[in-house]
Formats: sequence, C-alpha cells, structure tokens
Amino acid sequence: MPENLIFENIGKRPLPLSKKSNKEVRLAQIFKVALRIIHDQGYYATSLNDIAKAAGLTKAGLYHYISSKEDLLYAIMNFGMDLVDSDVLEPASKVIDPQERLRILVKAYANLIMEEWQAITVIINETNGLTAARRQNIRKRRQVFYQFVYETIQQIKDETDVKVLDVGVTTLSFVGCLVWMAYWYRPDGRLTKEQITDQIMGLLVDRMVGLGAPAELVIESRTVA
Amino acid sequence: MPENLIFENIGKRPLPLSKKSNKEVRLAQIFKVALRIIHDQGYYATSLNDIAKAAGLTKAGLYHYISSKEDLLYAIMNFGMDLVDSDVLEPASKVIDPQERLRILVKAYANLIMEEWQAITVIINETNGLTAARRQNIRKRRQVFYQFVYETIQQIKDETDVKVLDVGVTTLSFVGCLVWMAYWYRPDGRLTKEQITDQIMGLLVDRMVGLGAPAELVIESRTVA
DNA sequence: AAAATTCTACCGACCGGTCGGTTGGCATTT
DNA sequence: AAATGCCAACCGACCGGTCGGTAGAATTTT
Repeated sequence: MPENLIFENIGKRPLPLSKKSNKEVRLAQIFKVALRIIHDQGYYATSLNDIAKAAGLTKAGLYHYISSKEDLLYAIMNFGMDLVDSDVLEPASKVIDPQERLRILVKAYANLIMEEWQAITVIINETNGLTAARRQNIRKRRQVFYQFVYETIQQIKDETDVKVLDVGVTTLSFVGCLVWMAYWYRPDGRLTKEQITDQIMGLLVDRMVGLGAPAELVIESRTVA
Repeated sequence: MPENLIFENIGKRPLPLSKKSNKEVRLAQIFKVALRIIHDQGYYATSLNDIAKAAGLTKAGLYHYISSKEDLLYAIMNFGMDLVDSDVLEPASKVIDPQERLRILVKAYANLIMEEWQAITVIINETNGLTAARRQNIRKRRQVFYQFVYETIQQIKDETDVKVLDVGVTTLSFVGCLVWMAYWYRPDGRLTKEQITDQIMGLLVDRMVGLGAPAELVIESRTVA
C-alpha cells in the first residue's frame, strides 16, 4: 500500500511523559487522513465533517484534537516543511563540496517528493487558506530552501569552471522542476523511483546546471516497459 | 500598466451583427477582473459578491452575464487554453524541423506566460473547482500540449544525433519548468522578458534537451543590475 | 411625431443549504 | 472522582443562486 508516511512516526519521538502517546498517535492519524482528503479535494472544498468522518468521528469530536480548520492546515504544511529541513537541507548542508552538495540535495529531495508528493502539492497549492501572517511564515520557509540552492549554484559558478547560466533563473527552474515532480509522480508509474532520480539528476545537475562531463551527457534513458 | 490582456480584444472580432459588441465587451471586463481576484484569493475564497463588486455591479446584476460561478471559472480556463492553442501550438506546429519547432514553442510559450501568468496559474491551481466532466476536459486540453512536446522531443531523439535522456521525464520536466515561470515571473523583476526568454531557452532547449552545441553552452548569463 | 411596446442592464430582497465552530453532557478509563 | 474521548444538537454567518421588479434606451405601431 503506497500510502504517504509523513506523520505516522510522530508517536515514536521521545515524549515528555510515558504513555501520553495515545493522543498524539490519534492526532497523527487525523493529520494523515486530512492530508489525503485536502490533497484530493482542495482545502476549501474539504469540510471538517469530511475529515472527521474519514477519521472515524464527528466534527465535534474532531475539535477535541484540533483548534481550528486553519490550524490543521498550518500544522500539515509545517510538518511537510520540517521534513524538507530534516531530510534535505540538513544532510546537504553538511557536504562541503558544492557539486556533491547539489547531488545530495537532488537525491534527497526527489526521494522526499516521491514519498510525500501529496504534502508538497498541498504546501504549494493551499497557501491562500492561511491568514496573511501564517502564509508569510510558510513563504519564508520556502525562501530558505531557494536561498540554499541559489548559494550552492552560485558557489559552483564562482569556484569551479562549470559554465552556469543566470543563477537566479537557474535556481527557480531547478527548484521548479523538482517541485513539479509532485504533480506528475505516481507510485504506479512507468519508472522506478531510482530510475526517476537518475533521470532528474541528469536533467538538472548534469545538464541544466552543467556539471555533467560531455561523456556523462551521453547516458541513455533507461526506460522500462 | 502591465495588466493581463487575455480578454480585452474580444469585442473586436467580427461580430454577426453590427453593434451587439457591448455585452461582449462588458463580459470581457468581468472575465478580466474575475481572473485577477480568483488568482489573488483562490476560487473558493472568492465569492460572487467579490467579483460583482469589483466589476461595479451586484451579484444579481452579475448573473445577467454569467450562468453560474463554475461556468465563469470554466470560461476563464478555456480562454487561457485557447490562447495556448492559438499563440503556441498553432505557430509551432507549422515548423517542420523539430529542433526549430521546439525553439519556437519555448519562445511563444514563455511570452504567453509572461503576458498571462495569472491565467496560467488559475488553470493549474483551480481545476478542482470544476465538475468532474469539465475538469476532465481541461485535463485533456493540457494533455494535448504535453503530447505535442513529447512527440517533438521524441522526433529529435529519433532523427538527429542529439542525446536526449528519457523522453517522458524530459517532457514533464520541460513543461514543468515553463509552467513554473507563471509562479515566479513578475513584470517588475530583475530581468527583461527577452533576457528571461534567452535564459529559459538556454536552460531547457540547449541544455536539458541537449540541442546546444558545446560552444553555445558557454553562453554566460546576462544579468542586469 | 407621438404613443405603445419591447428589450437591456441591472438591483433589493430573499431562499435553501452549508460552513466553521460551540455547548453541554454522556460513557469509559484512570 | 477526576480526566479523557467523544457526540447530538445547535448557532450565526455566509454562500450560490433566484425572483420580481424597474429605469431607460431602442424599436415598432399608430
């Protein structure tokens, strides 16, 4: 069952008190089902009754776990952003060589997207369900990611003889291509995750940024029946 | 005033009868203002009162011009799609050489996006405001575009010695990069439209697909203060 | 040319229905 | 007995959409 896995490990974090995990586990289930419905129907088209019913309780019961519809959306988005931080930015920022850093970033982000594409699309699509202040917070967190990519590409341009086009446009297109995966990737698709990662790595890192040696550019596609 | 220009020439088309254009002109104004508000707030967060007020009438008056909220959205989306057909697909499909065809397509589509980025984002974001049948129609129209790009890239791979990676992934990334422009392009940005088009052409056609001669790959970015 | 008629563009008032959110209370667990 | 987990019932606000009507321009009839 290729379900998304964002929230299901929440209860396993070391908790302040021993068996308080019940509520957090239930909350994680609610987040998970809410994410799926919001992804499928859109935030505004999803009522709290929809979410409650899918989670196996009533709207009033749901309010035992959340404080408002917007809080729920905001929490879901921040959980997704936390994953980007922990799974992509943190590992990549430990790599000193900018070329290697970029490859690690692509690999980690592609993996994350293919695991959590629903969360990524919700983060992109549903920001106008948030109040202005919270929308701004989410934008800031996204900006951090762009900045990281920008600086890495700029460093490659400055410190190596790789020929990079305009760093701004390259960064936007680079991240755009990655994010766009969340719109087209599906677990039952033609290629395996590894094949897709290889292709994206070739398209973005080797070609678009320009890290590929001419020899590497000749890599043929590995299509599958 | 860098406003979008989708609908303002509608009244100028040769009309069946002489002075019937008034209603169509007004309708075009309504579409234009509705597009702006729906882009800014999202479809569900935009009430018909919002649109009516911005168009200078009441909700009941608005219903003199539209038949339902969903019809309005559907009409806006189809107008945008019509533009893609007439401004991008039609000119490009007349070019026989696939490499040149791809360049024409990128140039035309980049121009369209920079002129009508609000319409493009609405088409992408608000499809779930449509009934299933209409949503399917919009998807089909998008699919036609993907198919056109796919076949062009496939033709390049088959008929030339250009080394193309997996055509499917390349197509999705290629179109994704273009569409993504609608999310980041703003008229008051750092680069001119021509500079952006040059950069996108270099990133997508020369590099990602692989049409650039090694010499062309060395083109430096033309950044502006 | 005047009068009668029709049509266009529009609005105030209202309707059924749904939404997010609240309240008070009832079992079950601790 | 205290806390937890949950729900039936309810509320005010707002939504998309409708309806009856009207001011005035355009058209037709006389």
